Amino acid sequence: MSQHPYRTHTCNQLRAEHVGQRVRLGGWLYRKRDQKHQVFVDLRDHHGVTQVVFDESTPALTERVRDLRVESILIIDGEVVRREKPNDKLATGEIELKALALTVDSEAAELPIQVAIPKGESDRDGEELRLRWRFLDLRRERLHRNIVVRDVIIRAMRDHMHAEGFVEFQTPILTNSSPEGARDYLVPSRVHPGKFFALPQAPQQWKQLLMASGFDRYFQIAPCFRDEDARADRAPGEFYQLDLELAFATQEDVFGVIERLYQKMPDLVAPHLPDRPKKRIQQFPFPRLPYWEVVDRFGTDKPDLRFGLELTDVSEAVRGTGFGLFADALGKRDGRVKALRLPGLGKDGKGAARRLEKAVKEKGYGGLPHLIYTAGEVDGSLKKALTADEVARIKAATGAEADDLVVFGFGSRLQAAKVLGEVRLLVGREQNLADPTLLAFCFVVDFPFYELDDEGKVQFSHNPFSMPQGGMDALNGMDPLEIKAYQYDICCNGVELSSGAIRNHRPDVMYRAFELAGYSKADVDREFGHMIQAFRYGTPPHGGMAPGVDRSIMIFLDEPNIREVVAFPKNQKCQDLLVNAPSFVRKKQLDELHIRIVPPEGVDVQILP
RNA sequence: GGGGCCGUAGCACAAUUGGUUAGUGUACCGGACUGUCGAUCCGGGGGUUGCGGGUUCGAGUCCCGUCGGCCUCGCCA
Repeated sequence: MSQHPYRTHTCNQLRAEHVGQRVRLGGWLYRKRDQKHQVFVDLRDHHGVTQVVFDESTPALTERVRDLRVESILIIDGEVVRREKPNDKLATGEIELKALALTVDSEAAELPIQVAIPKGESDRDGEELRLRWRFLDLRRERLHRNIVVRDVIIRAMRDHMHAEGFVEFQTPILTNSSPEGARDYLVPSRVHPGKFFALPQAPQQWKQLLMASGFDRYFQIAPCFRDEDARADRAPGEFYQLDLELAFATQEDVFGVIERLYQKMPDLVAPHLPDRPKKRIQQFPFPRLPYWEVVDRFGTDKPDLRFGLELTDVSEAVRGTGFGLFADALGKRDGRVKALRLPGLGKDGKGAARRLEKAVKEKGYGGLPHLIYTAGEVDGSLKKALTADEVARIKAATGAEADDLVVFGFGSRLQAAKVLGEVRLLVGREQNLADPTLLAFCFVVDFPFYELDDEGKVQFSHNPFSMPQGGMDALNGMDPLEIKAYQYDICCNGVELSSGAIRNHRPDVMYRAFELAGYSKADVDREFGHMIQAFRYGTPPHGGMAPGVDRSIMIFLDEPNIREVVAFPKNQKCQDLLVNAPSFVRKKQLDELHIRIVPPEGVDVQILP
């Protein structure tokens, strides 16, 4: 009988139907239960676990396996036998392998972190250790499965994009500095002393050039590099986007592609997560919500739509107030006073208000004035500042009842809402208002094209290369601050998955748009000349977006940290603790690159010989 | 760069809120056990409590500094 040198089956294949067969399994020694005369071994591979029994009929093997440490690689020949007492926790639990021959292919040293998690303990050791010994961490069930589901999701993205008529591209990694806002990673050129490549922050310019090149639908699982600090949902240094761009496309065309993709995901992912309830999409098609509507209602441009607690505008209820802070706010252009009613949170006096105020102050807000409605007198920090009429009108506007806490935000339309948006999220989290099995996607549309900067000057509010709604007529005829952009986000459960835009592909409109923001034609030509140049020779209208791949996977896997869905992530300081990167380099390497190191003061820099 | 939390055995955690020889689980080493299955039972080794100062009769515990990690804000399509 010819036999594969390492295995005839995986550790998740053998069933009752194989009983009596002689097979060979290869895998890791996962767990060992030693009973002296016989030793039970759980053999694990990528696919699953099979129990192997070493008994008195093969004393030498039993002796050998007893001495092995867990995580050693074993190649075991044996006979598939039916188990008297099946183990319904294992997919292979009907059978076991009676060992007849054993090869120890790779003996494991004592482990720095354990792969088999002790009963009752978490599989999340210290991050530093997990990253240093990532290949061990990746053997553990949850992380291993996350990486597999990552593949399921990425493959679904590729399949979907091809099915929708997209062509996959690769664009340069060694490229130039492009007009996104983040810090670039620079790569020195050996051949051109003093010159540098930049790693792409996104393939933005390339995909637009491909549109100009006549390709109809572009996509790429695109690596992006930005030298910015980490967040829980943002990897430092590098991450991936599902980058896509469509020619002759409207905003709705772009939305359709993404919405149909995400619609499929819960069904694709669920079979890999049998221990959890399947995710449900709250609303399909995804709601399209104008920017100012979500800011007004939820206090953020990335709303968590899984629960209510919406904000109320009480500007009219307090107009003419003698309370200085509110009066000042209302005196400004588009100034507002907004309220958030928190049912029942006034029951225990001022405790909740103080706690919430402390939390928003930690986020850098000035404070959180509040009222507590009771059966009798109103209480709270604004009790004396507001008149009885004002208090009554606020009650009517917010629908507040006895025991309710009402907190206030004031200032510009955005400022007034933002602080309450933070409170809304805090309370939503404390009270578990969001159903964790829901996926509440939405498109946020109609972002303002311009805004006022700190000095009161008109500035682009987001991407200067998006198309203003109304085009040239709007730029020439409207108050710039009223112009909306074909600029949009997709959000889910309070996380921004992507921005996107219908691009400005018309040089005349682009010059005018920049002119309103104070840039001359010469400025534009100098900074973005090659793009404008391309657009002068016939470029179709086009637009797209670029959902974060890692973030999308987090959402479907319910992982709170991006490192749980990336095989080899960097730590918060953008170091790779497994391969020790970044690292110092040899003098010869620096010489070849014509580079000299000038260390910051007090920092010890080494140059290797 | 700012703020918060944390740092005790290979790993995960405890230690009466300043008081005896720093414990428990797991891992490791040895022993017992013929159906275990996150095995069980018995025994053993393993610690400069991140590091450096300070307060105190006495510091894992309090104070200052420093290093490291995580979270968060700034930053960031």
